[in-house]
Amino acid sequence: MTTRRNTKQLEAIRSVIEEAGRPLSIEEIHATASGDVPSLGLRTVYRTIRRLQEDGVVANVSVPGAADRYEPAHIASKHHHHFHCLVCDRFFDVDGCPGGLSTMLPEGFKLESHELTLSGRCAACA
Amino acid sequence: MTTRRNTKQLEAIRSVIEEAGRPLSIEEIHATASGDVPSLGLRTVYRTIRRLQEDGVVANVSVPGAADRYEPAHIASKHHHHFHCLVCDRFFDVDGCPGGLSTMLPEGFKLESHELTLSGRCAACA
DNA sequence: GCATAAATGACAATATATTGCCAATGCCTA
DNA sequence: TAGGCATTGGCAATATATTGTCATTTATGC
Repeated sequence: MTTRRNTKQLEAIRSVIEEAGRPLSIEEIHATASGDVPSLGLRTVYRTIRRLQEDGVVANVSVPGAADRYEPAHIASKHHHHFHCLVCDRFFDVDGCPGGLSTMLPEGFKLESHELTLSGRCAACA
Repeated sequence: MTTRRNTKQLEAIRSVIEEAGRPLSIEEIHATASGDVPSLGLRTVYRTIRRLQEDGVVANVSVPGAADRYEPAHIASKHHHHFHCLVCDRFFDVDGCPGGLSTMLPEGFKLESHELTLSGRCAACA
């Protein structure tokens, strides 16, 4: 059986995602976690993110016109949406959701999920 | 001054986008327009799409988790959203729009635009 | 502490999408 | 109709993101 070891790299990456309060890109994770572990390689970030996804700890967020972001699974499991700041290029979580979306669909279409991305300027950039 | 020539490749690509009734990927455009112009090269599709965008004839659509799609500019200028069929991987236009989105934003955030992608099964795949 | 195997990180390699290049083609004007 | 030049399309080259490899490091059970 395979054992999962608790390295400082894993912990740095996990805590960066956990404490960000917003979905992060691979590069953001790498840059931020490098503060804790300066030697951190990008290769390790990719590998660790995948493991955290497999372990159900982290979930990926697909957004339009940008690379995937990653957020804690317990955040992802609570239905929410995202805001994309066009100035600083960061993504933020947004609570709430417009309902009644299935009425927008043509006859015969079956709605399974939806993704809403708001864009503009975040508070810091406005 | 540069003159714009009216080739059968340009016309095939333009009409495919115009008549599709839904946003198409580069590959879809290439595959469909090849019906009119069998020799059509992918290189020409990329070049022609860019020209059509520069000429304001075609607009691109960014969607989450998939390559950009292209639709007629006169369609894009009418606010609408998209449906992604998870079975056949096609995108469709959807009329209507949930309003009041700015109330979802935290204090200080400025909303400029939004993009909604519904996912599920299209009528043909349901 | 020690042995062992998981994890790391540097680098090369790959995958994929898009573009540069250029000889050949063919649209358009005079 | 002929010539000029925009356009085409094949292929190489590039850009970018991600993964394979592997020697080295290091966490963990005994």
